[in-house]
Amino acid sequence: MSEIADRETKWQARWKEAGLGRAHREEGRPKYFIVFAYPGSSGFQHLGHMRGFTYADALARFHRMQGARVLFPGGTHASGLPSVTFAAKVEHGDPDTLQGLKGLGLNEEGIARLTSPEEAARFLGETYWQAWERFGLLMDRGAYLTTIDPDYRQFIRWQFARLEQGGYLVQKPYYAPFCPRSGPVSVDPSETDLSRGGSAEIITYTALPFTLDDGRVLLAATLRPETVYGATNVWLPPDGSLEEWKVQGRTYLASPAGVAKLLEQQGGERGGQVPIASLLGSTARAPLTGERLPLIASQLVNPAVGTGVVMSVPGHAPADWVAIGELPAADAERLRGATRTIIDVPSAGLAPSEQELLKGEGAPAGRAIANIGVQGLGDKVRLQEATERVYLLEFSHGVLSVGPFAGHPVARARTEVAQQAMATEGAVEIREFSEPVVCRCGETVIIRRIPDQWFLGYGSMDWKRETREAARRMHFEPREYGTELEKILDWFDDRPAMRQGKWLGTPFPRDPRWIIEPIADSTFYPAYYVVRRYVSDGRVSVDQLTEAFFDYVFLGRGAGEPSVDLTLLREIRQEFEYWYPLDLNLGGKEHKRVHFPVFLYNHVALLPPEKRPLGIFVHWWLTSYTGEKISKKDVKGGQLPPVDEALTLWGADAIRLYYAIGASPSQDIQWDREACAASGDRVEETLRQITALPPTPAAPIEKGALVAHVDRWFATRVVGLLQRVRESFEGYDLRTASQGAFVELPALIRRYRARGGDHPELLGAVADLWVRLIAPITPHIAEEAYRVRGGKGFVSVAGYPRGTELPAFPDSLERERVVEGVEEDVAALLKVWKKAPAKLRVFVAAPWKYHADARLRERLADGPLNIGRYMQEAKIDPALQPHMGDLPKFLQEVRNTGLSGLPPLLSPGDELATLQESATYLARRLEVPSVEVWTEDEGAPHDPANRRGRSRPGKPALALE
RNA sequence: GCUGGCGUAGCCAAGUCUGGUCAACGGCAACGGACUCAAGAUCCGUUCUCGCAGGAGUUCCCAGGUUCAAAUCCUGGCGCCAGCACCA
Repeated sequence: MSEIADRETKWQARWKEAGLGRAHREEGRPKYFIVFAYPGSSGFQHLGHMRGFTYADALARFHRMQGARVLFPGGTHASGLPSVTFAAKVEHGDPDTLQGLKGLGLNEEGIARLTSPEEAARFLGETYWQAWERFGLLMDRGAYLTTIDPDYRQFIRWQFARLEQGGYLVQKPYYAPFCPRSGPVSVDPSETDLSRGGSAEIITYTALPFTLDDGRVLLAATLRPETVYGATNVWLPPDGSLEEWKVQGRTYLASPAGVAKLLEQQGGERGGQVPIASLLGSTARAPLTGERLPLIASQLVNPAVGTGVVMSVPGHAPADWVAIGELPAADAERLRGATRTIIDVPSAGLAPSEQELLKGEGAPAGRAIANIGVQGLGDKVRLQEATERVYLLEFSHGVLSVGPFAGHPVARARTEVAQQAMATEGAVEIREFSEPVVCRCGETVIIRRIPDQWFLGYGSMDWKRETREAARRMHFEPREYGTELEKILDWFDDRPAMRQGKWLGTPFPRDPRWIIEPIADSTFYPAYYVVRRYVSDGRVSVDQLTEAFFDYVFLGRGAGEPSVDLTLLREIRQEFEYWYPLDLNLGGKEHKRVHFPVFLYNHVALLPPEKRPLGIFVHWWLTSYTGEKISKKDVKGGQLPPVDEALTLWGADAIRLYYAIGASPSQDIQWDREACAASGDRVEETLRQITALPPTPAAPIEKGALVAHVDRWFATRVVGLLQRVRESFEGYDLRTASQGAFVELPALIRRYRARGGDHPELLGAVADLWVRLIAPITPHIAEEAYRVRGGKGFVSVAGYPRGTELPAFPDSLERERVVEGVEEDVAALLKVWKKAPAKLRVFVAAPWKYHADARLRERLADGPLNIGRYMQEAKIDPALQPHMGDLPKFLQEVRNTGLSGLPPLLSPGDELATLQESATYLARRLEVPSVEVWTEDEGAPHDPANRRGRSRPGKPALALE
C-alpha cells in the first residue's frame, strides 16, 4: 500500500473509533441534516458516482465544523430490477461481472451466493459503503439501510397506508407489457426480462370506425386522427382476411393481429373471418365527415401493424400520396380529384430546412415527395424521411383548416378529434410496441390492459398546488432548478405506484399481489434514517415498527406502539423533531424529473409545512471521454477508472479536490486524468507547506503585535480570504471555496514571504487556520497536518475559520496596491525596454496633486466632470493656483475613466513611506540593481524625459535608466 | 415538438442573474528560467496581435440593437447536449 493509502486508512479508522460520523442530538444547538439520493444497487461504482457523495460530505463536514450537529446517513436502493439484473449476470457468468467480483476478493462460493438478488443487493450495498468510507465520507453507519430490509418494509407499509388513507392513491386502467407465458415483464434498456426490444416504446393509435353498408365497421388505426377530414379512401391489405371483433354489441373488422391486440386491451370476443377480396370495390362511411370512401387494396398496408386497415390521406401522408400514384387505372378512377389539403402551415417562422420541404405547389405530401426525391413505395428510406418530416412539421406548426375544429393547431385538434370520435362514433384506442419485444422465455410480449392499476395521484391539482408552494419556499442549487421544477410539476401526472412481477420491493399491504414500485418506495426515506439507528442498535425490533409507532414518531399522532418503552418512544419522536426538516437532498441531474419531484410530493402529503424539505442540490456528472475522431495521442482522460484503482493511484483527497475545483457542480466534468494527478500533487504540496510553517502560537495575534506594513497587509488579506471561503461554502460554491483554500492562500503566503514577511506567530496562526480551511475538502491531509502541528483531537470537529481570528487593517490593502501597481507598470516597461536597467526611480506625486485629486473625487461623485468649472474653482484655491498650467493634463486623464478608474486615495506620507519600505523588495523582484523613491517636487536627480510629471496620487511616475 | 441546459483563448473551465474593477479566475498543456548528476516535485516568467516608456488594436458562436460603457441586457440566426414518463 502506498503512503497515501496508509495515511487515509489510518484517519478513517480513527474517525470510526472516535465515532465522529455518529449523529448526536443536542437540543438548542443548530443541526444539519443532509442526504444524497441513495444509489441503486446495480453494479460496481466508478468515479462518476462518487462526485455527488463527495459534495455531500464536504458540505456535511463544513457544517459540522461550523458547530452544527450533523446527521449524514446513507443507504442503497435495492428495490426494483437492478439487483435482479446483477444477480442474473452472475448466474449467466457474465465475464465483466465475475472479474469484478474476483477483484473484490470473492471466492467461488461467495460468488455463487450472489445469484440471489437479495444477496446481491446486500453485497453491493456493502461495497458502496466501503467505497464511501475510503473516500473519507463521515457518515452515520447506524442509519445505513437497504430498501429490502424488513424494517424498511415496515416503514414503506406505513407510508402507503397513510398515502391510501389520505386519498393519494388512485386505481384506474393501465396498459402494461405482458408475456403470455411468463406474466408481467419490464420493458427497459437493461432487458432483464427480455431477449430483445428493450428500447421499445408504447405507441397509442386511434382506431377510427369506417362503416360498411351492412353495418359492420372497419377499424383504421392512425396516429393522426385529425386527418380524417382529408381521407380519400381506405387501404386494405392486398390479400388474406380480416377478422371480426365483437364488443358491446358491435362488430368491427380488423386484421387478425389487430384483433388479438384489441382482445387483450379492450376485451370482447373474436368473430368470423372475412376475405378481403369480398370487401374491395365497396365503400365505407367515414366517421365525423360521413363521406363515403372507396376500399382499395395496397402493398402499403402491413396487417401486423395497428389494425391492418389504414385510412388514406394523400394530401398529408407521403406514403398515401405515393401509393395512389402507383394504383392501377381502375382504382385510380374511383379517387379522381379527391386529394385535399386540410392543414395549413404558415410559412413565417419556419427553419430553412422546413421551408425547403414545402417548396412548390399542391398538397404538402406531394411537395415533400418532390423535394426529398422519393422514388416510389420501394424507396423506403426517403419515404420514411418524408413521412416523419411532414408529420413533425404539421404537428408543430400546422393549423386544421376544415371541420368543426378548423383554426385549431394540429397538436390540439388531434386530441379533440380523437375524443369526439371515441365519444360519438365508437372509435377505440389500440396500443402496440414501436418494435418487436420478445420475452426471455421466447414468447412475444404484448400489451395488456390492467383494469385496476394503482397510481400515485400526482396529477391531482390540490396535491400539485401544495407541492408547488412547498417548492417555492425551498433553496435550490443551482437556482435554475427551482424554476425548472415548477415546470416539471406542471406536467407531472399520476404514476403507477406498484407492479406485478418479479421485482424486489415491498408488497402493498392491502393487496400483496402488488409490489410497490422502486420510485415510489424511495420518496420519504430521509425520515426513516432517523428511526433506523434505533433498529440497528437493537433498541427497537422490526415487529415494533407498527403503524401506531410511525404515526407517533413522524406525525405526533396517537399514543404510539405500546410495546416500546415510553421514554424511548418519546426520545425517537424528539429525534425526528430535532432533525426534521431535512436541510438538503443532494443528487445527480438524472433525478431532476423523477426522484426530486416525488420526494417533494410525498413530504407534502405526509408532513405539515414546517417539516418539509429545505433544499435540493443537483449536481451534474463526471463523464468519460467519448470523442472518437481525435487521435489516441490527444485523448485526455480515457475511461473512468474504477474506485479502487483511483484510490490507489491518487488517494481520496486528490480526487475530492479534483471534483471540487475542476468545475462548478452544475456542469458535467469531462474526466481528465492529468488534472486529477495534478490535484494529487497539489494535495501533497499543501500538506508539506502547512507542516513546514511555524507552530501555532499559544495566544491569538493581537492588533498591536503587527507593526510592519507587510504583516498588516498579509493578516488583512488572510482575513478577507477566510471570510470569502466560508461564505462560498455557505452558498454551496465548493469551487470558489477550494480555490481560496488551495490556490489563493498559498499564493498569498508566497507573496508575503517574497515581500520579506516572516512574522513567525502570524505565519503559525495562519497555518492553523489553513488546516481547518481545507478540512472539508481534503480531510485526511488536514488531520495529518493538524496532528503534526500539535492540534488536539480532530480537525474534523474543530472550528471552521470565520475571519475574525486575525486583526485586519483595511488601509494596508490600499498601500499594497500602490506597490503592486509599480510592479505591473515596470514589468510592462521592461517588456519594451530592451536594455537591462541599472536604476529605477519612483516619483510619488506632489502634495498639490493630492489636493486636486480629492477635489476631483468630490466633483466626480456628482456626475460627469465639467473641466471648465473645475478650473474656475481652482483659480481661487490657493493650493492649486500655482499649478494652473499642469491641471488640464491632470484632469484630462481621468476624464474618460471616471471615478472607478481612480486608484485608492492614500495620504502622500503613507504612499511615500510604503514605497520606501518596499524599495528593497522591488529591486529584488524586478531585478533592478537600484530603486530610489522620491517625491515629484523633491530636488531632482537626472530626469531628462520629465517622467515625474506623470505621477498621480496612488500611481507614482517611474523612470528607468 | 415540448422542457431544461450549453457555445469563453491550444484543451478543460470561471465570469452572464446583479453591464464598467475583464485581455477575461483557476486548472491542464506548452515554452523559457531557477534548483538537480539527472528525472520528478517545487519556485519564477511567458502563451490574441502590435509596440525601443507604463500604450494601442482585435476578441468571449454569428448578425443586429440598447447604453457613455456589453462576454454580461434585448431581437434574430446557427450549432450542440440532456430528459420526455413508469426507467433507476
